[in-house]
Amino acid sequence: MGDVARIAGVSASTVSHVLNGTRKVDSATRLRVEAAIEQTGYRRNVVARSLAAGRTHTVGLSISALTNPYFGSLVHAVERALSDAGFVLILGDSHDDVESEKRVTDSLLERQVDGMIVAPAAGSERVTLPKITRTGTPLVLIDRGVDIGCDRVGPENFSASQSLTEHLLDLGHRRIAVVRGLAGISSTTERFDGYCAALASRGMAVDADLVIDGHSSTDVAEREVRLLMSARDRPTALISLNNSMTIGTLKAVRALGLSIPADVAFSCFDDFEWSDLFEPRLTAAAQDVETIGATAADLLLRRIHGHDAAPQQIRVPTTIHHRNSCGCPDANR
Amino acid sequence: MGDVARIAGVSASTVSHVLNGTRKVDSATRLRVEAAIEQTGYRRNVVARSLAAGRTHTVGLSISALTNPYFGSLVHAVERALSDAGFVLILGDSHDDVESEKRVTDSLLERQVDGMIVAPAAGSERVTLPKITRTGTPLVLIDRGVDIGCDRVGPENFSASQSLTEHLLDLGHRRIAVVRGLAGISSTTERFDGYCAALASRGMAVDADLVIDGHSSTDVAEREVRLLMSARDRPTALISLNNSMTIGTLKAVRALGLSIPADVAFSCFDDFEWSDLFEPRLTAAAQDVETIGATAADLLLRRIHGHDAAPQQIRVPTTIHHRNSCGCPDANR
DNA sequence: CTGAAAGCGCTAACAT
DNA sequence: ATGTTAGCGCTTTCAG
Repeated sequence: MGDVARIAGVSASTVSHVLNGTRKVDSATRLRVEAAIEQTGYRRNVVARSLAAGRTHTVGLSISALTNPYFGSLVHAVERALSDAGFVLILGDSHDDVESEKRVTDSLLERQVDGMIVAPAAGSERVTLPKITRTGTPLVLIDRGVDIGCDRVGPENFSASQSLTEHLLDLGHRRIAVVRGLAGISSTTERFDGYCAALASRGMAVDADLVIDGHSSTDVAEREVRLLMSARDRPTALISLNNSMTIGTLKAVRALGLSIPADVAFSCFDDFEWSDLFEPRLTAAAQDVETIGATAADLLLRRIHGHDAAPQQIRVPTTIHHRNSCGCPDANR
Repeated sequence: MGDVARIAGVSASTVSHVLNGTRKVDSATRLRVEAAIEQTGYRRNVVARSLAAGRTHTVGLSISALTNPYFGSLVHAVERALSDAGFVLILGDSHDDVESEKRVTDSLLERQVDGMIVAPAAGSERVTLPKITRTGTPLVLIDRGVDIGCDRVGPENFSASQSLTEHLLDLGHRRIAVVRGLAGISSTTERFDGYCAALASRGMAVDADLVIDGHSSTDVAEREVRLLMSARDRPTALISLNNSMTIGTLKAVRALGLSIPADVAFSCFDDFEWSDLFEPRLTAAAQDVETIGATAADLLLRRIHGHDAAPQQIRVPTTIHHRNSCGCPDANR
C-alpha cells in the first residue's frame, strides 16, 4: 500500500479511502491511485484491515454432517446471502457432538468472526451457546435449538409432522410406527410431538413398541426397522422423521421384500430430489431450505449491522407433498 | 494478552510462547500464565496473530453447487482433513462461472489464505488459475481441471465411463445414447471420451443424434431425454454422465411411462445413497469422494508446509456397481 | 529462561 | 480534500 501511495503521490490514508470509499477523494487523485493500484497489481491485505478496523466481514457456520444434502443446501443458501453482502463464510463441522462443537466455535471466535450461525448439537445450550453469547458475537440458531434469547430460524416441525400422521390415520391406519432422528435435538422432539399430538387427537395412546430411535444413522434405522417389521404384529404404516431415517427405513422395507404401500404405508419428513422417482412416489413434508438459510443470513447480517431488536423466532412453513407411498387413493397426478 | 502478562507477572512475549509452545518456558511460569489465562477468560486474537506471523492457517475452497450432494461430501472430507491439521476452511461458490470464480478467489487471496483448493469452472485455466499461481499461493485442483502444473486430484473418469459403455455394448445394445454434463469441464470431456472409446473399440461410430447435452441442469436433461425417447427410433440404452443428469434422465423416462431396463437399459456415472433403493437398482460408477477430498487436503497441506516436489496428478479409482438398471442378467444380489 | 522492542499492513481520528 | 499519527493484538528477532 505504501508503494501505491508513493507512485500515486499521495498518503496511505488516501489510498485506504479510495479503496473503501470512506471519504470524498478528488477524482483526479482517485484516478492516480487507481492507476497505481492497477500498475502494481496491488491487492489489499484483509487480515491487516480486519485487525485495524475491528471487523472481519466474516461469518462462522457450525453444522453437522455436510454429507447430508439438507445441510448442503442450507450452506449453499447461507453462502449466497452472505457473499452478496460482502461477507465470507468459514465452515466448521460439529459432528453433532458438543465437544467438537465447542472446538469449532472456539476457533471461530478466535478468528474474530463478526457473527455466527449454528445448528446446535444436543446439549449445546448448556455449554457452547452461552460461551458465544457471552462474547457479544451476534448469533443465530438454525434448523433447531431451543429458545436461548437469540434469533432462531427453522422449519415448521410440529404441525407438518402432525399432518403427516393424521393423514395416515385418516387412511385408516391404527398401528403407525415412527422412526425418530437423533435424540436431544429440537427437530426430533418437535416432530415426534407432532406425531403424538395426532394420535392424541384421535384418542390414541403412543405405543412405545412403535417408536424407533434411529439416532442420526441410516444404518441404525435400517436395522431397527427391519427388526420391527419382521415381527408378526408389525405396524401397517411407517413414518420417518428425517431424510437419513427415510433411507434406512426404505432399505429395511426393501430388504424384507415388503411393498409400499400395499404391505405398509409410508410417509416422511424431508423431501428428496428423487421422491418423485421412487416407486411408489414418496409422500413427504418438504422444508423450504433455501428460505431457512437465506433468512438466517439476513437476521445475522442485521444484527451485525447493529440492528437491535427483540430476538426473532422464525418458523418457515413446511409443505406436504401428497404422493402415493401413503396409499392415498387421490394423490395428485 | 497484556492483561494476562501483567497478572502472571511476565512479558507478553512469554505469554505468546506458552500459547504457541514456541520456546521453552519454565514450568512454574507456564503454570502462572495458564492460570492467568484461565482467570481472565482470555482468548487469543487469530487475526492479529495472522498478521504478525504472516500465515492465517486458513484454506480457501472454491466450488460450484453445494446443492449437489457430491460436492457436499467433498467439502465434508476436505473440512475434516483440514481441521485435523488446525486449519480452517473458507468457502466460496463459483456457480460454475469464471466471473464469479474470479471474485471468489480474489476475495480468498485478499484474505491471505495459506492455500486454495478449487474445482475450476470452464475456462478457469485462462483467467482465474494463473492469477492464483502468480501469487505463489499453493493451489490444488479438485474434481476436474486441466494440467496447469499444479497438484490435481480427481476421479478416474475415462476408464469408468468406458467400462459402463462397454458393459451395455456387451449386453447387445447398439444404440446407446449419452447424456453429458456441463460443457467445457474436464470431467464431462473425459467421461464422454470414455464413451466414444468404448464404441470405437467395437468399430462403432458416435451417432451425434444420440449425444445429449444436459448442461448442468436436471431440467434440461429431462427435457432433452424426453425428446429423444419420444422419437420412433429411440435408443435402446441410456448412459448418464453425472448425478444431476441422472435425475433428469430418470424423470424423463418415468414421465414417458417407459420401464428400465425392459424398454431402455440405463447406467450412470456417480452413485447415490439411494441407488440401491431405486427400482430397478441403478448400475452406477461410484467415485470415492472421501478419498478425493482427503487427498486434496493432504496435497495442499504438504505444499503449505513447504514441501516442494513435482506437481502430482492423482486419479482416484472409480468403482462400478453392477446392479440391474442395465438389464444385467447376473447382477450381484 | 525471559524481556524489550520493532514491526505485520492497514484504519481512523485528528489535523490542516 | 488530504496528510500525520497512533494504534489494532500479536510474533519474533535480538539481548541479556
